[in-house]
Amino acid sequence: MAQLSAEPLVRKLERVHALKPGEQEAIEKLPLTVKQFDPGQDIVREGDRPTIVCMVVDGIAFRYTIIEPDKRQIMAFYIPGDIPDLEGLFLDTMDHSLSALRPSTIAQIPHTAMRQLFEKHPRLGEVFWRETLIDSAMMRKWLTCVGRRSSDACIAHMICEFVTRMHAIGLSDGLTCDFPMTQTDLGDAAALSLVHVNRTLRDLRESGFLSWGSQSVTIHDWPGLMKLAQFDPSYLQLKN
Amino acid sequence: MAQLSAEPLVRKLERVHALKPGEQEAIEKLPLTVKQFDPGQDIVREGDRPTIVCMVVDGIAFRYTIIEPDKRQIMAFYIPGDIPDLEGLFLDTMDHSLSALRPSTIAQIPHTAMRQLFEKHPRLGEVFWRETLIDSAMMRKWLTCVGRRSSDACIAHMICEFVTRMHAIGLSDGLTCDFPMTQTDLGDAAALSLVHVNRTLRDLRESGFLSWGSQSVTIHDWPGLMKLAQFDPSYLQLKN
DNA sequence: CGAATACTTGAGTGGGGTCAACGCAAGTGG
DNA sequence: CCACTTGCGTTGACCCCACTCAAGTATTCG
Repeated sequence: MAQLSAEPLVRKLERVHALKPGEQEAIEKLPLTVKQFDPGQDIVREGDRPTIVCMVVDGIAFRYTIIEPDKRQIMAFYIPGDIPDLEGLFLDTMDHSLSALRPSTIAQIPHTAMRQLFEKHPRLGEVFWRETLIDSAMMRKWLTCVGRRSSDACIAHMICEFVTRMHAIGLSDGLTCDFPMTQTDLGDAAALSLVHVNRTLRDLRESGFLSWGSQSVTIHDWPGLMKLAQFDPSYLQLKN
Repeated sequence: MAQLSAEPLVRKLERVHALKPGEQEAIEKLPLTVKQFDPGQDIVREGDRPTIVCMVVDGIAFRYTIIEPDKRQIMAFYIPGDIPDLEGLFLDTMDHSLSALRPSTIAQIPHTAMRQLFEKHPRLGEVFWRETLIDSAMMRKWLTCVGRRSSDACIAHMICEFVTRMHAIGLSDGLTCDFPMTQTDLGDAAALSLVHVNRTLRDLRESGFLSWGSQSVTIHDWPGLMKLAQFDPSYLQLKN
């Protein structure tokens, strides 16, 4: 059911850019190849020359590079509706890898189909361009956190961002949220050691900001956490 | 002379995408307003809602945010031919600032003119989209350096990248290069303290990798520096 | 019920930060 | 022309945040 699979994408785009009837149909008619990926399994690898783009239908994916054994930098998390490797349309070789964080359903769309879509619907080209720009905005925040923020603020910011995004696509009530990252993952995202992530999370817990269950977080003090993280969601362009 | 000002942009784009005659003319006809900026002067500020984009004609610009007094993160440097705030076309509010690093000439182009350009020449839309994607690729490397690399490797990578880009637009011979960043700037780019940048540069000098003159660097050992930085320029998409 | 994976905690260490001077060159103004 | 100022680079001393090493405790799963 191609329609079912494209649904998260349409829903995500619609949140922001009221799609015209023809446009929505065109997206729903994109030829999709749906695949399953296991946790830790690579979806695309550094050095690949992809001819397809990947849309997250279900699950979570992330971008990363390995610098040396045991030195990994995670650069972004992706949730249903996201197309993490859209840049592959215009950059021939992947300069990083894309992997599944948990069992995930990924829909692959040929580059040719995307190009045709943009040719017939130039405005959709701009819509997707905009999506890649929002992705950049997230990376700027990420860089700022990793670079100049304390470990608490950095981790807190990542949690705020993730829950906010999940909430925006209806996968969280805004308080409790699926959060399947391991502490190792979070460490590689925030450029901290596993041990320090653990202590930082303990601090956040003991300060009453949140609790940390099996594969999920619950935020108990949004204002406090936002203040600690200096989190202002406007860069996510959610306009609700 | 609008034609003269658009020249760095055309030259930069031509390096990669052989422009068709009509396209080049269309770019040269873009209405430009040329302005001068002093070192440290903001070109666009966080929170602004720009109606123009900025092209660097001469000089150097950089993206940054201030987290708290004396905590600044620099996210990118821009050189002639670059359009640092192209994302403003699709994101209404600036989530960071843009400033001049040295006396710089900036050409401003109205968003409306850019939109018309893309309407008439859809392929140019893709060319500029691609430019924003290369910008993202640079930021991914930057993030990786700041996050998971040692201070030497990080600083070395930034120098490698800068000299390579300057070389690509003909503003360096590949060995010696204008390098007007202060050590404070470099620190805010690499998320290191001024003092530590100074020591790191001393190490790089004493190891014979480079020398550091007034407002310029000279690289004495490219292979060594590239290895230390793990610098592979392919992400810059220079394809020469 | 092992075996693997993830989480937790303690102890010791080190890379990079902070504080504080000082050198030096380029204005600037009396 | 020299005193003063300002900004950048340089170096030393001390300190702390986060890392590493190491051991132990849940959990999950075949």
